Amino acid sequence: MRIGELSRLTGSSRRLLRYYEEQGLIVPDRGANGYREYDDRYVDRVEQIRGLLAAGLPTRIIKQILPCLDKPRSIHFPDATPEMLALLTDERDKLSARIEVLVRNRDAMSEYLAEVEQHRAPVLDDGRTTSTGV
DNA sequence: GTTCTTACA
DNA sequence: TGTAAGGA
Repeated sequence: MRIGELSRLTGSSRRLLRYYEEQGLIVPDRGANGYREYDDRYVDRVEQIRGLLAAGLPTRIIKQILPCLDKPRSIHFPDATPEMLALLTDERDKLSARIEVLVRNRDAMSEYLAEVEQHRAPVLDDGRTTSTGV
């Protein structure tokens, strides 16, 4: 597929997809006309990149660890250097720390929401509570 | 009509 | 990142 379709499928702008390529995160093939040609697997790849970016990892780091997160994991074990393992361990721990903060805040929100609903959401006859759609 | 590169607000 | 220019 070309950049337009990948953009539609991933919800990422063409501009952003080209930027990811510029950062070395994705390396699409090129057709004779110079157009970028993407394999279907790039849909998941882009979503994974966005997930890592959203988790706070810089493109620089993502470029390094992305290969280790691929499906055919077997081919990555042979060249796993001590540096690579150290990097992955460090990033994983940072992720764990962020997850703890996220969980804490999510739970705080849930707690608050539960209390608010308890004070302003009348229960219907069938047991459901009135919904505000939020 | 879609994509490409370069560059600027 | 969006967008414009100038081509293919």
